[in-house]
Amino acid sequence: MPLIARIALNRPLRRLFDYIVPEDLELTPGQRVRIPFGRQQATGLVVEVGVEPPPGIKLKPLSSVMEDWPALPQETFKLLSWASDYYQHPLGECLFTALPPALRRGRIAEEKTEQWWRALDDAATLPANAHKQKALIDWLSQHSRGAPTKDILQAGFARAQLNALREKQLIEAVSPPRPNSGGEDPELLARRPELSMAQASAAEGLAAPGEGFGAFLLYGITGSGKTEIYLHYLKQHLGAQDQALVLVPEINLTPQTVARFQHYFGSRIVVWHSALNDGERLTTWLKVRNGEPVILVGTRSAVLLPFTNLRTIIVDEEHDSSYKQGEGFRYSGRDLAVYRAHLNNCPVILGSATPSLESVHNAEQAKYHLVKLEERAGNAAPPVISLLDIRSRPLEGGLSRPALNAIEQTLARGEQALVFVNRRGFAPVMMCFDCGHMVECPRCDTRLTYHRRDRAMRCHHCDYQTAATEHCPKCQSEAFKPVGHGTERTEDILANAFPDTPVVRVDRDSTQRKGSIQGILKQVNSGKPCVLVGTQMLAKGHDFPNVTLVVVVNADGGLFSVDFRAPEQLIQTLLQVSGRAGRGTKPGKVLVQTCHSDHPLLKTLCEGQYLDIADQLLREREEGQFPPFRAMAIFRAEADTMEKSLQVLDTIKPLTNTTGIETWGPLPAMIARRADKHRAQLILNARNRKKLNSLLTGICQELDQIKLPAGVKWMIDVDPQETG
DNA sequence: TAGGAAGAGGGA
DNA sequence: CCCTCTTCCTAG
Repeated sequence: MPLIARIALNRPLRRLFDYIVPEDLELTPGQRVRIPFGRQQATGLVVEVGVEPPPGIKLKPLSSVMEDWPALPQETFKLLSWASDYYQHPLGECLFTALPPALRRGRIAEEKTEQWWRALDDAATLPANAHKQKALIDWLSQHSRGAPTKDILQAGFARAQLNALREKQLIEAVSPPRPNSGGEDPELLARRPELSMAQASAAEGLAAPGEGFGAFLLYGITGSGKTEIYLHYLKQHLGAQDQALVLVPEINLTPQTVARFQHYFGSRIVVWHSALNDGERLTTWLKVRNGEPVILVGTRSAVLLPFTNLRTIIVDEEHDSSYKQGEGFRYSGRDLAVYRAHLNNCPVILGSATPSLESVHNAEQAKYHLVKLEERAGNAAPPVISLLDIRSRPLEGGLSRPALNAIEQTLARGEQALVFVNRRGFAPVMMCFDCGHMVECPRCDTRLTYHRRDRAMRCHHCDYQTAATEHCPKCQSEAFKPVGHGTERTEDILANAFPDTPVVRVDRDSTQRKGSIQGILKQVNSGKPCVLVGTQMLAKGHDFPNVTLVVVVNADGGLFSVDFRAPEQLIQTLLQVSGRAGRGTKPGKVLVQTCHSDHPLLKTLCEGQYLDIADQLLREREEGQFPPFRAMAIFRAEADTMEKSLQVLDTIKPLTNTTGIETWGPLPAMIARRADKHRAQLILNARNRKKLNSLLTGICQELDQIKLPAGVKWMIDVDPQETG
């Protein structure tokens, strides 16, 4: 009887396929294989070996193994199998997301070695007019170990010059030098961050890797220096051969952050984020897979990398919503990090100034150890937050007179101010004051945002854009005006109000155009008076020592939202942006403009500590039977008509009829039409997570059997971040 | 998902 | 009758 292997493919199929294993092959789970699939050859991953052959199907033999080692080592494989079940996403797609694109496509798991070049001779023998070639030789001579092609091209030389010089035997192609394994430099080894008393005592609350699994919630207020604690922890506890994972939100993975880690760990630091190309991904992936003692600093998907000797996991800004993938395999990088630490029997540190209610709850339940750091580093005092009621005040571009005065005084003292606006563009709506027409997106149920800088009308929910018009496109009236304000408009107002001071806008638009945020940060860090205007981007992790005033233009968006997470997110954003004030020696002040200065949530923001507010919000969640006291999952459907989407969810609804599970909907999504897809959702709220999970598994099986109206896509979102 | 088979519509 | 476009189905 032949040996049968069960194989997963990178397809959205909730099923696996069985193949005959050729006699001379040894197979283990996680190994890559080539298989005949239908009429084509495909790359698969071994899930199980030695299974019962299914009756009535003629099995094909698999073609070959791609490596004699498993591409996904045991622990990574277990993590992904668990995640596939937990998030109800097809196993094959889950497993393949943990492979770099090159390996997904079936390339061999080998690094293309870089070509390096070294100068052999000086430029004396070159003809006098060969300036470029001369320059290249001189340049190369300065690099005694040689240089890779990439750097040479970047330095402004051409491939033709390299080839010409090789012909003349003035340079030679060499293989890249062996990288000196990090940590050998004694000076680097001895380097460690100095901790304040408060930091040191917090650091003592964290257990060493040798003590097995432990989850630590490091609650450190903004500016308290959590990064120093991470660095110190790694210095103190990470063995020379150990691997460590540091997860950060995408927006925090700046060259400055990386440089800070490199300062203490040199070449042991490797990065992982969305901007890497396929080659870089393969290189880093292989390093991790080979067990090299890296400290990997990366975003969400880094938690899926094939570590073989992982001893420590740190999740920075653990509350950040970008840890949850919003499409496809909708996993939470933070939650998988905790599970991974479990599997791996190592500690995980979740750090934040505004921890998620889930984590605060886990700390209250003693599932996580709470470690507090409630003092700012240096002599900095926490910022003072006050509310500024704008109900009866005239506004200039969204800013009240007292706010403008405060900015003026700040600048006069030679300090910097930061103005937080929660939408980019000039104005969120263009409206005709004659006929009442508002410009809408033709593909979504949204208004187009006016971007004056680019004279464009853009949809912030799909990629639609058109040229902006002077007149109402419907009635040609000239009374066609922007309503509301975005960053561009606030920037304008501020530039007019303070003509002698630079006003710098920081949002997705301005940072894209200028290439990067670096130049902007440089200007701010020069310390000269300026006004920063920006979105969320400004709220995250930056250290601006001379910013002493933060103005929040409008805090009211999240106050009356239908989303149960809105109050939590509002408080987190406000505290994070407030945290940019007064990080240096001068005290910081925060002005929050609102029409609801008597709203209890905003009042507690000014008086309370975050943990008290969080606890209060948790009691509201408990009252309302929301997560983390209930387990939530959403069925989402999208189709070319709303009827079809609702119809699919109506089919699903009766299947959810179980005690202990409440079902809400189906209802059209908050933005019912997005990029011409009509979307609806069905919310499940369960007392028991296990029960919810097995119900979902059953429903998926059932849905795979029956046929649904054509052209409808349905998906499950477990632990949804957005319920709109 | 991708590729093929089967069905639908349309032109000559 | 043939071609093309669309929908449906299957893969081990």
